[in-house]
Amino acid sequence: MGLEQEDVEKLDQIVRRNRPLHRGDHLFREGSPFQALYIVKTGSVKTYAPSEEGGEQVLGFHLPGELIGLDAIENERHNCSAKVLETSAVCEIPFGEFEELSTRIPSLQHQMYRLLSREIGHDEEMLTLLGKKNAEERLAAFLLSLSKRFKRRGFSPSDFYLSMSRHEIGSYLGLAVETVSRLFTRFQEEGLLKVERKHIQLLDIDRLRGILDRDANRGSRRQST
Amino acid sequence: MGLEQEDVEKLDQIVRRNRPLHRGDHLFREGSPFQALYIVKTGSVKTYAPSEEGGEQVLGFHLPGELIGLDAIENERHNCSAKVLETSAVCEIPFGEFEELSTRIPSLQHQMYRLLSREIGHDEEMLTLLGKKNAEERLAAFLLSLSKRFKRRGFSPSDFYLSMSRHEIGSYLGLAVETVSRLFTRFQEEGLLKVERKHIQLLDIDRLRGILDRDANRGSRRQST
DNA sequence: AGTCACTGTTGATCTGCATCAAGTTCCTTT
DNA sequence: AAAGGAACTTGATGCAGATCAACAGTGACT
Repeated sequence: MGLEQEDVEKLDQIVRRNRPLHRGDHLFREGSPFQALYIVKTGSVKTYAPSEEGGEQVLGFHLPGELIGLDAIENERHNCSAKVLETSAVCEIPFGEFEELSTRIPSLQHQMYRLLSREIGHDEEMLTLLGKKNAEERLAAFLLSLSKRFKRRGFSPSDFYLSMSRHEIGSYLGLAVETVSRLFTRFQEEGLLKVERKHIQLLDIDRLRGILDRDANRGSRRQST
Repeated sequence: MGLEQEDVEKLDQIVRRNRPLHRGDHLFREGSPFQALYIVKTGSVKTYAPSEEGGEQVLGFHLPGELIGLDAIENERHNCSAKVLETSAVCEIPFGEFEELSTRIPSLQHQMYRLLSREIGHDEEMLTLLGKKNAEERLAAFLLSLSKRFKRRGFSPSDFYLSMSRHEIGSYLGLAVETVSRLFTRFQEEGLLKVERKHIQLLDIDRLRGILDRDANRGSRRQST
């Protein structure tokens, strides 16, 4: 990421590699004190905001290479919970040590600014998704996002397993479980993908993208400046 | 914010105070190169993601003391546009200089991490708002947020002017203009507030809060783990 | 003072998705 | 292998809020 070899080593020294976590384990819970950032090495993690009696809003799904816990820096408490979706390896970066290191390595500080900024940008994209897009567009965007992220990490961008439930997808996208289920069925009927429970094969990524573009136009007759 | 006097002065030296901006002026536009962060001194600014033919998703309203442009650090381009809603004074902080300064002042770096983190936390709250709350709750949350922010800056928390249009509020909250308008009328009928065009008086803040809490429960029968 | 354009309000109607209901399949436990 | 319960699917129905339509208030520019 633009760091010198020796800097990488210093960073490497403060990273803690824990033993693997299992489905259902928590990295942290809402309200617990903030001590470290986490990086997913393998597997996947969801973050979510629990509400009083058991309800939850899923805030994100985190795949290998992605950082978790950035929203806790501000008030030194976690604002959301993080739960492991499948057997996963997760590294821990004690934030105090990291911060101290980043004062001494400007490029590390720079990367950290960028990472935080990227997270903000991503959240803003989600705001547009939830504010303006219909169900179909939301699911298409979700699948394309997964596809892109798998691809970046060297996995197949068109053939993968979902580690999250339909319910969790629905919560993330602001949709009911039933709607998600029906959309998968419909997308399959239309030849966009093949779905068998958790196993997804994207058959026509271009047409999936088309769903997004098409409706980006549709939605803009109202809501204009 | 926990900075030493001399550090404040150093920061002060790189801040640029521009002449006042007027309604409709842009601080920056989507796609333009990122050069500085902006702080609202007086007035208000909206950030929004323009879509092809004139549509837009309002991403935020920024009041005095609030920072704008954090989402542009990552790829050194702005991902959204920022437009002034009323005559406003806005300071500019050239990011290159700021970043350099923050490598030399650890507490400044710390504050910057916190600010970025706070923004992420705020966006995540908005995700929950858009994902799970109904129209009534959204508007209540919006008004309470404004109230809190005015209060913090020493303005009245219960009597203020909206610098944004109903349309912009609707876009921000993922609602149609008409819905926003009807809700204002309803809230007024219920004695929650008094509204006369842009002038708002909150008459029963506790009951407004109640709207949020009440429905936090209501919404959680579904969407449970 | 009159015209125009914009912003906001209100009423009527429509619709996408939530909700309710009833299976079916899969997975875990014993 | 049986039983119980998640997770998922599919169909029927309902409703919150979008959309359509009409109009009123406001302010800017002649």
